[in-house]
Amino acid sequence: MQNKGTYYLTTAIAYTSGKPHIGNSYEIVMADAIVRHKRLQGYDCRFQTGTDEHGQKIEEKAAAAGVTPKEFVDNIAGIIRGICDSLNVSYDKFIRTTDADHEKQVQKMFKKMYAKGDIYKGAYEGLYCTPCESFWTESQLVDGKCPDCGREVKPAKEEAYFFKMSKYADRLMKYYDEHPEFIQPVSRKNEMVNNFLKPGLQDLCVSRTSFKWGIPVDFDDKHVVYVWLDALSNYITGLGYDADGESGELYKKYWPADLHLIGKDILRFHTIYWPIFLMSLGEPLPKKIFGHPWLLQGGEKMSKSRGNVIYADDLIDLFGVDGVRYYVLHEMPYENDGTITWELMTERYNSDLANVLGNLVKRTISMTNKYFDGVVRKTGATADVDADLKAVVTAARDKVAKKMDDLRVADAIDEVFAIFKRSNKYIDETEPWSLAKDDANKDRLSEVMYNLTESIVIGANLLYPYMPETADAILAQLCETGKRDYEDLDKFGLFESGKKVTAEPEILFARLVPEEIMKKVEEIRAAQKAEYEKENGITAEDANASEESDADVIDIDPKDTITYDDFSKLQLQVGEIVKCEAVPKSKKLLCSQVKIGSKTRQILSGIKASYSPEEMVGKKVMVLVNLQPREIAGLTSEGMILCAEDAEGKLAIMVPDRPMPAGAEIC
RNA sequence: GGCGAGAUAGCUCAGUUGGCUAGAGCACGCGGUUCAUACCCGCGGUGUCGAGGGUUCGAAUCCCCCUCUCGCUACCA
Repeated sequence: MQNKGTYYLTTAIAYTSGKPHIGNSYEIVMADAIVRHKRLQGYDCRFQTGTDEHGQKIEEKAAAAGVTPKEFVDNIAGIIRGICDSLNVSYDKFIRTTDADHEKQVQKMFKKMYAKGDIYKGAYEGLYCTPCESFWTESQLVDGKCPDCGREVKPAKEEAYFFKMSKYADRLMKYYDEHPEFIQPVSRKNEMVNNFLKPGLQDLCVSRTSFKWGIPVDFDDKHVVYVWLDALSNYITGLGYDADGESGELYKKYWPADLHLIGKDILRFHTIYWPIFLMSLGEPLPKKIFGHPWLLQGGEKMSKSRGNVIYADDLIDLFGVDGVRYYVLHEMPYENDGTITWELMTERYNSDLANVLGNLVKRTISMTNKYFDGVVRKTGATADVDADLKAVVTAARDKVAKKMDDLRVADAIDEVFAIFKRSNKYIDETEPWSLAKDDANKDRLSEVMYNLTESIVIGANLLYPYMPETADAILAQLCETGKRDYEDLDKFGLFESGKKVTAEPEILFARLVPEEIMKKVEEIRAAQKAEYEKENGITAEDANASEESDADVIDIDPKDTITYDDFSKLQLQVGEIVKCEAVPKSKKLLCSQVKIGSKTRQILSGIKASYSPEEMVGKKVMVLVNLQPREIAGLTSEGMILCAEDAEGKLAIMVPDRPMPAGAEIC
């Protein structure tokens, strides 16, 4: 097989803040299917995945768990790598951002960008708006004043490094125009252009001093490198890139990447910041970035405390590696989000894998054994019906390739299954059991069995990128040694005549009884819940109580302790909403007139999604009165109406438990 | 608010440059078959193609307007 060139594919690196669920693991399976397909086609492939291990969140989680950040990420990175392995993912390199060579290169890259003048120290130009508690750069100011509130700004107290994004905006725009394939799906390109490039790129803060768990800026070690600059660099550091021009062979061979496969939520970082960082380094840009949709759990909100998070390892226990691979690849459309539930998974498994594929292989081998003692022989006794079967089978390879080139993995797998579906139909058309009744039909019967066997062999070869173990298992049962050359997969009739298939075919996918699966799912849920409760020190009693009140817990990051004096600075009072209307220009804002004591003041709140103006009127609410007034959407807001927020962003206004007059102090 | 996408069978979606009785898969119902994992094959939908208007011999497909959903983004004191 000829070498068609190189192909470098990466996934996003997984953030090591916790064990990923199947929705996070989906991407790696898709990447694996793509790269295995490319390898079949004869490309010299490099496939990299890994873990993103720095940042404040991890520092905090480690502290909460009472371990060092390194101990924490070592554990999670091991779990993530284990998931990749158990999903049979054929990565060539598993990079960790805590790898010494990665860290060293990121430091060198930062220094190089700094030396070039693309990164500058913000403290010197940096300006701080005290009321807004916001840090601005000169370029962000409006008429030399805070762009938020229009007040004077003072020289910054905290220094930080900034990257001059705007310097490269035109070049990036040009790259988009010259490479229409760069961002996939294309609808995402418009979002990037309209929301970021056209309004003008803001300088990006690329260092932090508020936490320590990161790569230090080596010439100013109060700072750590911004996690995205750190994380994105993995795509080149993993190939042995060197900022001083001493890059290794792998880098020369494989960069630029052919495809960065990532989730749609992080497209901004990959299509704007990453290309600009590369331009700054003087390196070529990746060829294509695909922001895939998400695989979501249908129905209720996912939460470990409810025990309903679906993890790859649990799925594998019930459905096998290839069952899981098949499902996630097949149920994920190109542009819209897909769904996974235990019920849907079971349904797909039964109808596609057990019925269509598994049963086809079994019945074919059984008949071969029954009628010919396992020997598959081509006799040349063809009939008209054979033509269509052969046409479908030989056309499949290129149809699959076309879909894969467009990254339509779900459609590609369907094209493979078209072979198996057509084969089942062929059995019905030819009725081997009828042919077997008369010895005169022996040659014809043999030819039919040969055609079926050959069809399955080709199908199994094409199935390989998606379900490698199954492909091997099918070929082993048909005693086809080794995989067929990809170049020959559009040719019918290469199965060696006279070979013998296995005498005892195994069931590839046993049909599952939904009730039994759901029983096991209950056990998984119970175990997950128990683990959650153990981890969080919750007793069974607490858990029951919380279940009865149907209350999920929410943990938020702890803030610093304040004194009573701090608290008493807050003026909190009961306010009565006397009038409320939606702010026409805004999607989220309501403008309320709130009576507090004898005075009425205007307060804007971002609660439109949870409350209508009508239902607000008459409510007694909790108001933070002595908050600095602020202009929002052209209106002045004098205070804040206090709300509670749940994990889904739903708001609940805080109201007094019994009647209280407007103006009553809250203390 | 800005920009963009979409609204087609119970569910998930196809419908290319406007053209014959609007399709596929799943689910459901009926029939056939028995090699096989109660499997496979065949048959079955009168769907206001979101509402209204327009262009045309003819529109799910083009234009206008309306309603709703979704994505990104801004705002959310």
